[in-house]
Amino acid sequence: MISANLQELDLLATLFSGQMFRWQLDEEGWCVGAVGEHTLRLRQQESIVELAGVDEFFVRSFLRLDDLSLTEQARRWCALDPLFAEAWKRQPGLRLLRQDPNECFFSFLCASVAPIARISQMLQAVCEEAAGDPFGPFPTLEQLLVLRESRLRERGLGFRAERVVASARKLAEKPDGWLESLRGKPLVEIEGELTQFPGIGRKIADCIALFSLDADSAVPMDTHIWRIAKTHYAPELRDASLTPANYERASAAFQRQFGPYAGWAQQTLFYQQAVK
DNA sequence: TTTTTGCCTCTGG
DNA sequence: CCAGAGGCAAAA
Repeated sequence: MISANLQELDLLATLFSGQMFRWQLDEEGWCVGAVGEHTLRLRQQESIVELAGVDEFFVRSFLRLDDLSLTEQARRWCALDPLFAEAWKRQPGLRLLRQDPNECFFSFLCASVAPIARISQMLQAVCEEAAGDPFGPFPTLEQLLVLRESRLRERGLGFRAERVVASARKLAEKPDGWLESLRGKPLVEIEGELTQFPGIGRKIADCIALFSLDADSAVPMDTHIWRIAKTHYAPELRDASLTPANYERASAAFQRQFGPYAGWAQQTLFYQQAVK
């Protein structure tokens, strides 16, 4: 087991904050889900995280507990930024995860213009079609290559079906472990690589970078964060629309305000708008 | 560079 | 009945 209070980690809020989409909560309070090849069972009670099915080292890495003291970082942000302070007061302990890049890639490829409930539904369909189990470990690239666009459309993927098939094919042309190898590289480089894939623009590239590749400064500019950015951090954009150039400006404004871990601050602000 | 439009499907006003 | 939902891409 792992020691973590609700300021440092709110497990439930973190797992269900729109970073991952296939976690299940059972009646005894256990969160059950897959990360890479592992199936995890996690439960937080009284500042203790219990775990089953996997070792502590793996869980600490997945929860990024040794990468950042969220409590200390949040204290600085609260002093600096009233909007963050209010969001933190309502929901502290929201961490970023270190996801399996392959699952994260396809999750956010499917996430285009869809609410969380629908994203979950689509990903369960993808997993069931490719590997037979909607909640099991995410299908390997080899398994994903068997998917047919027509079948995915029948399962409700809509226009995303073609993108999933095409991007899987393109990803298969890369050397083994290519996606993982982007971890730790400069954000602009990661964005440059990921936006080469069909269906992945800058917003989705930033989600993949932030949620699975340790790119802590990435600020995925969705409709909610865009509104917050122009209202609070880049007033000169008040009447602007979200063009690529303005995406960059808004993103930079967030990074100026919150620093190298701007993506973490973004997640707490996002949660208020979109999840809670 | 920016704006517009179509694309799947579901939900809330 | 329609606008909007954690966008992308092609066209103008």
